[in-house]
Amino acid sequence: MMEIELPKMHQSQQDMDLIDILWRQDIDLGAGREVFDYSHRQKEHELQRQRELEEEKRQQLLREQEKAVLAQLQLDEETGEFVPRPAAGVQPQTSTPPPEVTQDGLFTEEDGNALSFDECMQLLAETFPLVEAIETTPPPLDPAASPPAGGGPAMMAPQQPPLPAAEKSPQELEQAWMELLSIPELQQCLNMQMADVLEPSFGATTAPTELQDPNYFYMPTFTDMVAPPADAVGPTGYLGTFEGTISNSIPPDNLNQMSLKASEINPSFSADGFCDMFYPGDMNTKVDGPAPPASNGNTDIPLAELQNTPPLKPIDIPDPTTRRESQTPKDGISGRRWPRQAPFTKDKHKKRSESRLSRDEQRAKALRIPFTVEMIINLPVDDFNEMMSKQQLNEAQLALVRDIRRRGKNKVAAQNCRKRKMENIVGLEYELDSLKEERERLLREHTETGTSLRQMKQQLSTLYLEVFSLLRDEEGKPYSPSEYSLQQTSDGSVFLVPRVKKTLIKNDSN
DNA sequence: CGACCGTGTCATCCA
DNA sequence: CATGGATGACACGGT
Repeated sequence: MMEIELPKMHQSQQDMDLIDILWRQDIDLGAGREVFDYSHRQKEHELQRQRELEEEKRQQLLREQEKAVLAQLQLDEETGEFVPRPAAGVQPQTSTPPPEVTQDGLFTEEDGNALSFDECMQLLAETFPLVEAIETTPPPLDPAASPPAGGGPAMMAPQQPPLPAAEKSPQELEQAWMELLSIPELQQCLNMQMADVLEPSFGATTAPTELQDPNYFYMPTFTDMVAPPADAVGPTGYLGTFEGTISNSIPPDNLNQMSLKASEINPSFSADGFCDMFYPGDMNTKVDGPAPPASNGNTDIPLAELQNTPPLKPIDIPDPTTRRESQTPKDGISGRRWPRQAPFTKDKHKKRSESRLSRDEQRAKALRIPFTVEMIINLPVDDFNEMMSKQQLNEAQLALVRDIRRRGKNKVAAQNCRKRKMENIVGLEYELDSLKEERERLLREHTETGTSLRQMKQQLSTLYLEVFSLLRDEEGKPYSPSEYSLQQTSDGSVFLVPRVKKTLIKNDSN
């Protein structure tokens, strides 16, 4: 929607300032932040101040929202707000307008020497010809790098720059969205809330044509905070519009430019203003209400984690790095039965495993479940029930909690099952080897025994002939081996038996 | 690009 | 009846 065909210009300091601003506005610009680094720090400071102002604004908005939500049932509340990611509900209003405000304000400040937006875009286009290639490149702007931005709850991702999120792998984001939206209750709530909770505040701002569409509402928040348009997956009925409007018609790079059209902006809005918009995390913190979760202070959180952070979450979820530890049996609450030790998992899959876990965390956050997934899964049933009884959860939340517990238990069971299966296989292989060795040994014995038997037979034959040759009849003549044979009875007595007789008997029997 | 593997999840059975 | 362990089957993503 924004034109980038402008006369070429030199990158003066002012130009760079504008670029810097634009960069913030257009999270999907694709340009590396370092490119404009000369003013990076300075801007950060500015943005910080504006963020505070924006916070107030958002808090008020949040209060209104929560009022509406409470009036409806918590169920609606959940969906409508978080939409896909943290602070979704409020995001739209704040994120959309700011860019323009800031833009206007800054341009004004820069006065005639300042580049117009189009000029900046042109400059950017020239600077970053390969937008598509950059598109997938992680934003250079490091959240941790920005001084004041950091410090917020790691899980909330307040200071998380939108750019990273926007450039998150489309597949990943889409999956996350699909999962989140796969929750029937959530889908329902999304549709409902979008209409009655978010719309009011949204209407207050003059948004782009697309933004005026209720279904389009989420776009800014969604994209700014979580994913590029292509990945956007809205609630049922919303998807189509969203995808059609954004995914299909608007390149990710230009996505943010749409927000620039938001006309109604607080005149006093400063650079920090839109910065906040792109740092939905702050909003999340507020959305969390009076008792925001304690932050672990870790600003160097994986993008995935940040994206997964829900708007409201009374109880902080352990950092990924500590999550595994927390999964091992603890006596934290009752000291009673706890799951067996974590099933064995190869390191190379650890990361993935954790990310999977965070999926349920995502869901839990989406529905504002006031417990950590770990608690839900690992608490003994009594403690679990007690915990549940202390919180007023709606049907959707209860269902989700049950599912999370079930899935968590089953996941462990499956892992143990597979571990046992592997152990069984190993055991059987070991047994097989033993049996093979036994077989070889028996074969050797059999061979040896056969050899021994043949030798004994040979010796017996020799001995027989020797004994037989020593026998003499009444006339002193030796017996013929063909006519007589020696036979031994059971009592050990040896008799000389005529073979002829034997033969005759045989013949008689025949 | 298909085979293979590890993992999560679901369905089901059972204690 | 609720809960949860065990396990086959399937889906999915990574290698």
